[in-house]
Amino acid sequence: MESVYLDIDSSSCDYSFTHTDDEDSHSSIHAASPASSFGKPASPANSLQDTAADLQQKKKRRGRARNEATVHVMKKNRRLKANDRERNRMHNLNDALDTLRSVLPTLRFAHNYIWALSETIRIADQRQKKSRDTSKVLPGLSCIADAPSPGSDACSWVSSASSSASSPSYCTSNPGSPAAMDDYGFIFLGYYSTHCFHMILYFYCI
DNA sequence: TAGGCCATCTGGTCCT
DNA sequence: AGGACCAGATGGCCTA
Repeated sequence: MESVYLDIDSSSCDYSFTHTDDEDSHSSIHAASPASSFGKPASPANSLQDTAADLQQKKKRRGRARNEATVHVMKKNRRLKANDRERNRMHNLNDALDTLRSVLPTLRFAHNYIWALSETIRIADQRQKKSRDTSKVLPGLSCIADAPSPGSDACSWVSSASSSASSPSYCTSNPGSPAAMDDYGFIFLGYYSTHCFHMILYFYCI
């Protein structure tokens, strides 16, 4: 049974069947001479004794045998074609999965990079808010508020690594003033330029 | 040698 | 009707 499909030329759908026992059992019905197909020996001499009805019956039988053979071959062809399609489908699927695997490191890096940028923005935002609040209560002490809160969150590493981010301009800016809003971009840029690269490197190594 | 992995075959089902 | 998709079955190969 399993050796039936081994000689398939999958590229051309030109199937060459390997002969098997199973097929033999079919071919004894389908491919043998029609006269001998139904257990009756081919005997032209008997034809004189055949009635018209017998001949009609024989013709019908022959026709059916031929149809069965055709149907059998057609079914087999369809199956082989389906096998071929399935094989190609699985190959395509595997190729696609391989491609996906090959770009996975890039995707992971992109994900971490985006996350790092988001964190940078979030931390900068937090700091600005803090310094704004502190300067309202104790004007002139906003620099204290800029100190990273140790172990406050997952970004403590970033905070500690970026302690130099409290640049003079950042400390002395008055968050309450309209200029503070303009400073935001500067703060972010400073933050980004000094530490984001380290973050990216760090997360790329995860 | 058992078990895992992979490729292929196969019949059923759904969709066009 | 024929193709796509799916899940189960099967057999070959490799490894601990």
